[in-house]
Amino acid sequence: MDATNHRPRQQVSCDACPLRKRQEFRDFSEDELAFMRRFKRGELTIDKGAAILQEGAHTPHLYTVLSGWAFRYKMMRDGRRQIVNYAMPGDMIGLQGSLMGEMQHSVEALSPMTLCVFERAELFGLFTRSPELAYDVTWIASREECMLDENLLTVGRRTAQEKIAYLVVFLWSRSVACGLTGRNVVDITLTQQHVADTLGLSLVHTNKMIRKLAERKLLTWSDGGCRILDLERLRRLAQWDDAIPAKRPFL
Amino acid sequence: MDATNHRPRQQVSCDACPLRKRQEFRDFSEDELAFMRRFKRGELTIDKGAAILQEGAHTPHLYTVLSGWAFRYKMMRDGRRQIVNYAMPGDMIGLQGSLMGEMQHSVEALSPMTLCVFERAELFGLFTRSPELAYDVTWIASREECMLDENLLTVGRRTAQEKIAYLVVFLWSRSVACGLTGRNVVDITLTQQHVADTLGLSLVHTNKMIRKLAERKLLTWSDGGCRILDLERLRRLAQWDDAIPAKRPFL
DNA sequence: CGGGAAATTGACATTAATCAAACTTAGTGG
DNA sequence: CCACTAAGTTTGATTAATGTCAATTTCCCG
Repeated sequence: MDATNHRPRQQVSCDACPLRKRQEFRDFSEDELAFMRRFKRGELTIDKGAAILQEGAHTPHLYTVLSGWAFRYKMMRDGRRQIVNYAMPGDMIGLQGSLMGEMQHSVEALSPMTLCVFERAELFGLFTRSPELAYDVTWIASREECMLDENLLTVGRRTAQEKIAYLVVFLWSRSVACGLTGRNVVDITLTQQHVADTLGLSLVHTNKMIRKLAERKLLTWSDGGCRILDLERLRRLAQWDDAIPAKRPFL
Repeated sequence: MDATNHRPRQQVSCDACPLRKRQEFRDFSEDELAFMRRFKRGELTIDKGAAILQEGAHTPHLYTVLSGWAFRYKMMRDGRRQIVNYAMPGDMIGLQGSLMGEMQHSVEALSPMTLCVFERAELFGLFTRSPELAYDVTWIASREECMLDENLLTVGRRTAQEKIAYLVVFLWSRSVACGLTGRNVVDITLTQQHVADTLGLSLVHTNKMIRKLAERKLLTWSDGGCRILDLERLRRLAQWDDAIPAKRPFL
């Protein structure tokens, strides 16, 4: 698709970054672009279901999602799993590990993905050479924190049905925020087990509550995913407060 | 206590910062110290129970806790409350608001506090002038994220008794990590309502489970706070995985 | 000593978890 | 094209965990 053919697995240059084009993301100055070109180590293609990072590991890398979806989770020794958040285009993966040493959570792909790869060791260099980009990294970390706060409110205080409503609106809203179509469809292939593990519910109960929301004509579950029937009522049910900024930085 | 007497409410200079002396926190270079002296706007004294920040507000300030404790929480319209984390000496308050514009959570003091005050508008200046300090800010944000992940696991997947055990060990561990005595005492005056709102439990059930842990001789609840009787068993019950770094940056 | 906040308790209601099974779907190999 | 399988979904029955309600008690604090 690009001009340069003969190289195997040719990666997109930062100049042609598919994310930058999207109106949801901010533009880069020429300097920033130049820096990113050097900072970028390569691209990684991941299969659906593959493990991207493992709790306890020390990776030398740091990623930004170029396409696809993943989920971030923690496990207890006896197998209980808690999904803490999802990663979508424009999100960073592994920042925590870069800063704190060891990964405290695992990440797994929910779809085929392509990631932009950076060198963890060079992160400090980014702070040295581009305060703007450093500020963006912090902004991104701060946004993550914001989402986690809300997830915590959901898991701790919403009822099962509200939880599901919240999650659906959350995922839809985020997919819109990174420029994906999402006209009332949450195009993520999610298992009800994923929903359960995100919301702190059992699989069976999750299924029953999804069924109830379907009866109420708020959504449909089909093809291993969720279709929104009545966004407005879902929002109200979840007491959704929109708080998503317009233009956002990335990487 | 300081040499300079006649000024009302004389604040401590960064050179004599009470946190810096503690071995738990990292040292500053002379440059960093110089920068902080200029960055610091003043000190704020807060009463127990006072609101430090309100959800939805736009404050021009950013804080670091010098002494005392606070909790960070979100509320739903119908009054349900979720405490998402606690702030202790060395923690920043309001970073999220600084980066994202509007506060997405509120903060309330659990004890008398003194805060170090910075100008939100100058945060970017910090990134420009000191990459090291900027990196520290990001590190701190990242650590917060790490705690939130674990809290999410707790609220979502631990049972009521495990939750309480977790919270007690968590608070104790954090109080140790910022250099407070905490020899088996969690010196935070917490209400059982706070515990309930942190863990996503009802007040009544929280009380009953605390009682049960007391019967099992794991802890005592007295004087509006918690005393640890058997740290090791609490850890095991909570499946606590220690993951707290030794030397940490602040502010 | 009085009053209010916090803690505690018992009875009861409800939500959600667990267990066990059946069903559906998509993919696979014959 | 048809078993056959595996993963995911759905259901009903039952149990366990947690929430709600309504007092009551304890403990501070002025």
